[in-house]
Amino acid sequence: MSSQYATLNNNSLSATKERLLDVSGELFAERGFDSVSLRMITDYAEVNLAAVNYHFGSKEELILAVVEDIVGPVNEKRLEQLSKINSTSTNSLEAIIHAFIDPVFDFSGADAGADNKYYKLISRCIASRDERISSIIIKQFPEVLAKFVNSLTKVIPGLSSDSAHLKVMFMAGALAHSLFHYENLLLVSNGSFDPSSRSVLKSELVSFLSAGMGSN
Amino acid sequence: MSSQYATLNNNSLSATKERLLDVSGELFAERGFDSVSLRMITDYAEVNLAAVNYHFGSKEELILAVVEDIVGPVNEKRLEQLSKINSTSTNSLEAIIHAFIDPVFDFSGADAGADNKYYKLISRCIASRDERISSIIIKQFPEVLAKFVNSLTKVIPGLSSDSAHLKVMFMAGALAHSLFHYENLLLVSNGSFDPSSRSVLKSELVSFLSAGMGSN
DNA sequence: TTGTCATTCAAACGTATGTTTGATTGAATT
DNA sequence: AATTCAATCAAACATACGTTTGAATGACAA
Repeated sequence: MSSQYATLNNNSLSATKERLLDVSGELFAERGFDSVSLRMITDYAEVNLAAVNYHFGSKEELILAVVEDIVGPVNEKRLEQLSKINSTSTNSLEAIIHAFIDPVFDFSGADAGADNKYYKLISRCIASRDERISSIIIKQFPEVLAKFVNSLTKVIPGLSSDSAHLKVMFMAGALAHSLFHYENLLLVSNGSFDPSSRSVLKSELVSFLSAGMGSN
Repeated sequence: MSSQYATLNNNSLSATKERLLDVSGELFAERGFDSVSLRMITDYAEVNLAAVNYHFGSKEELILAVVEDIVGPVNEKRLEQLSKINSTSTNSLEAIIHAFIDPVFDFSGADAGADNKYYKLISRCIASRDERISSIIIKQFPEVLAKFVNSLTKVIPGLSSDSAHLKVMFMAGALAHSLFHYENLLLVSNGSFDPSSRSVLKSELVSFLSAGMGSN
């Protein structure tokens, strides 16, 4: 039964809820989930403290909403891109690697003006050592992992399933770690990195992974 | 001026302090630094709640002590092993990789009966997204990073410094991520992994990294 | 206007946390 | 025996946190 009164379209979030998701994403990315209090979020978002519990039920559910907004789409794009590869003849190792990492690099957040903070949030999720986040990842990742393992064993002759599992883990680790600490490299390197583009990082990562995954 | 009364040798910790370091390490490894309360630690260690603040000053300083007990020795061994390579003629890429990862795999904690939990703690530190831990890492890591970058550029012809920086980051990420989530692989793989030995992981990682680092 | 309901708000609540306190212990020194 | 002091202990403290409450708001329909 639809209400006789005006309600929000299911597809469009209220302004407050949207602001909360947005602000939470940035703060969680930069400081982690535990270090950010609801008061910090609601102050920054300029909404009332009670808004989080009203719109999301609890802080826990807010975290899950923020994470699922990122992890879900990324994994969907990965599988989508992988199935495109399988249906064509261009079944190269490099294409598989791109299917895994491109959706992460392409991610630009829900809103148009999303800044680089989201890269940190994504890599926080990928390499999460937090039980709450892991539980979300673990829900989706076995399918992703299995399909990439399957594609890898097809492309690389003699590659065992176990070996492929490990290689995907190496790939995920290299991806998440380098993305998260990319800014830190500016401080210690010669300074030829472009902190805003990440294109150098991506191309270096692809060649690194291509060689590593292809090894036997 | 030394006290006229019996004091503890600087090199030997009191039983309580040692127990706290030990128990904290295990709990931090498994649950993370924030999720573990002082009451949880002191209950588990069977010491009084006030013992942490008496022996360490604060929870923050306890965390730093636990982390430095791990990060310090690991980085020392890395540099030690690297300088051995430089002084001999066996200046191979694989030797450099071993110098980076072996001290992590070899780590067995302060006490003899240390279990696998310490692997998680180490990888938590390596790939830490926690500001407090990062500050410790960042203190030591530039020197480690610079020396490995230097060795790499010598061994791999035409490798730029920036490229080497990125490769070390990839290596650190692959190492930390696979170590931390190694147990999870048992759940999704065919089950040929040995959760207690990690020797398969290590050899696969070495061949993966050798190929990846050597690429150009 | 009147009534309805989702939303917002200031305020308070309950609790878990890190920390401090002041007394007590117990071994070592004189 | 008396003294000294590091170490331990139960208890209390202060506070930051997530959550709840009940009133106020404001848009919309009848």
